[in-house]
Amino acid sequence: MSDVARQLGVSRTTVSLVLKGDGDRYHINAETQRRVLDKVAELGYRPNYFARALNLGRTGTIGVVLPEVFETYMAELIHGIEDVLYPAGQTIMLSTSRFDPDLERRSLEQLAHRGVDGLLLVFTCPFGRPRRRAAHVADLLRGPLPTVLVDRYHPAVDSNRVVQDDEGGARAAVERLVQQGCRRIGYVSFDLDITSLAARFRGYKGALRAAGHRYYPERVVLLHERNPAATDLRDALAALGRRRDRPDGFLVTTDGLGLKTARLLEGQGLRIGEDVHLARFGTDPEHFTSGMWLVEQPHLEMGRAAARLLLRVLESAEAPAGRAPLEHVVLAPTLRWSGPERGGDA
Amino acid sequence: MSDVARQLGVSRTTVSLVLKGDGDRYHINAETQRRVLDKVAELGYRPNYFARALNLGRTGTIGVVLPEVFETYMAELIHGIEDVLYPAGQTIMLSTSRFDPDLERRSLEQLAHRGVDGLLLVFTCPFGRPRRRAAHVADLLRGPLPTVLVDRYHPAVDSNRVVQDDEGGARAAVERLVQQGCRRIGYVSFDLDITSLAARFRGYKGALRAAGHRYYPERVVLLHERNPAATDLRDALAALGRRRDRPDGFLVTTDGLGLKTARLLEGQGLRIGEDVHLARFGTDPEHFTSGMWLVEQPHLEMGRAAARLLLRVLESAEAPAGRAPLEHVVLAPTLRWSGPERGGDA
DNA sequence: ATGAAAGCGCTAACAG
DNA sequence: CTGTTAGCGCTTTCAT
Repeated sequence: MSDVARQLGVSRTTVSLVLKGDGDRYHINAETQRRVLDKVAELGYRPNYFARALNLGRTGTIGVVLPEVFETYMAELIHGIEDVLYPAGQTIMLSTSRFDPDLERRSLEQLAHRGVDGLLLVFTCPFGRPRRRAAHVADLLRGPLPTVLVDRYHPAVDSNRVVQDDEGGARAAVERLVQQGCRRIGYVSFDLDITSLAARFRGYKGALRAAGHRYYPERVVLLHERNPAATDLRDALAALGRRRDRPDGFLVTTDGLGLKTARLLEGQGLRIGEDVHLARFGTDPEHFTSGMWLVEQPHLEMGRAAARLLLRVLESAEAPAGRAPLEHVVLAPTLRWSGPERGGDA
Repeated sequence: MSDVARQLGVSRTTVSLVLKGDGDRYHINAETQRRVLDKVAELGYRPNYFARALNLGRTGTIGVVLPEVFETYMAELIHGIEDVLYPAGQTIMLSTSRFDPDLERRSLEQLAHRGVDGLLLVFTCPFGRPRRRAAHVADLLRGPLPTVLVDRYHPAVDSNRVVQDDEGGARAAVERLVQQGCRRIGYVSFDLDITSLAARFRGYKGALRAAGHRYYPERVVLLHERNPAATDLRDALAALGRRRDRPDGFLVTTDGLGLKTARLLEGQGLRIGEDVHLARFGTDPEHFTSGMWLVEQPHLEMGRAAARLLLRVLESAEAPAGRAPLEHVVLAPTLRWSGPERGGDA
């Protein structure tokens, strides 16, 4: 910056002011302003990020933390976030927690340490129902860093959040299975202490009740780990398959589990879509149809909504009026048939 | 830091020195050092990232830029990178180019602006054979920022790089197809100006020749865009299918294209693994077997190797001896059968 | 063995 | 309208 000032024979203040767009407010010669801008372009000058951050206390950077990045899920979410944040002149710093709460805490600290202005977080939930639920997330939410929770929220601390209507999605899926003639609908899920899954479970039970079916806990399979080599799902489905009242339909709450369930049932000699009907949360990869009903989640829109909300929060934090009230955004999932064999937009 | 110093009645220099580990070199009282460390822990003090970066010119952060993040491919790469960089005390800043060279350039600039110490880059190649090949990548490589290219490299500028043996992988796949009895092996790929794909093509042609087969350009299908809705592949395969000498095997160079090819051939009434044999670069998702030969790429190891190489480069950049010579690491892919119907470790 | 002081590159209040 | 000045929080000579 000194270079620019020196070469133009003006003071650094002048340059700084012009660059900041305050040139007019300080009645700086239009001609001078042009010369400064030109010189800056000529020299390719950009204010030093650290010096700027050091005394502005702002970086123009948003931190995004996700459990993983390799699922289509996350990719769409990120795209949605970028769609909104880039045009707003913000940059993104991405981190993953790999489903590990400790790593997540470290990622969050790293981002805070690097001075992100705000945080977008899909947080990781441990298996089971542990006593200490995501204490670091609770701390974060109570802290000063503007944060928007995505896809799931903390049950004990209110916060800005963007989620989908998991309960409604599950209900719609079960209703559809009932329409297909299913009379004994089972449920397969991870045993995670997470609001989205809890909502799906409520939806499942609610829809059963509404359809005049009874809820049988035996038909619920909860997996206690993410290990793909585990045989717990196989064992549970085998046990269910031996019963006289074996389920003729399943609602599965996640992508991978849905495909695994289909494969195991086929292994039992059942034909998916004939002997047993399946619905799952998730989306089929390109060039592949699973023959299931899909509760497709509006991830792109979710990312956009979350980013927009965060920008609003950031803005209101600037304003002297003080903090805006917390916002809850709920998006609707779509029920879609995936498979050439039956109706729908396969 | 002033707080720590004041509460202990020492100067900020002392604290700084101790924190930097230079306490002993400056003969600072062991007792004093302990007190400083304790106080720091007690107060949860951490040096300000920006102030530090501002006069150190280092951040302890590595930039990673990938075309996309949602493929298992990238996830493994990232895991490999993290495996090495985290224990080394480095942090990662992740960015994506979304297959867009302009976005990529901007991502690289952003990272440089944020003071990353080094860069790990899987760069994006445009379709076709454009005259100006990745000029920004060339500039980057000529610049001062330590950079390791991953999975592909720039044909015009030598650089540190970690790639796989694409030619060998393609050759092995073709050899296997020949063993399976294929006599007319086709080739499906994107028409990208990229070293890895060029190597695969060489491997394909070389293996044909070695097996005493002739190379027929008609059997090569090159796609000119990434649009999943495009019908170019369908059309090309249909045309090939009508020929008397229709291919009885295909080598496909990417994951998605491989699955799409399989699906289209099935649509022609062909049975994969019987009427036509397929090999592709890529990996089947969990709980899914495609009935193809897979050239599985060592992405995890690739990430690790790239990170290790970058650390080496960083270290040698510190050393007064000057820059180390450029290194090229080549890793071997694995040929694997995916499908329960045939031998192999399905 | 420890303190004082300069400076990294920038912003912003203040005086002219 | 422009220049001077005092930090932002830290590292690093250089004295003592």
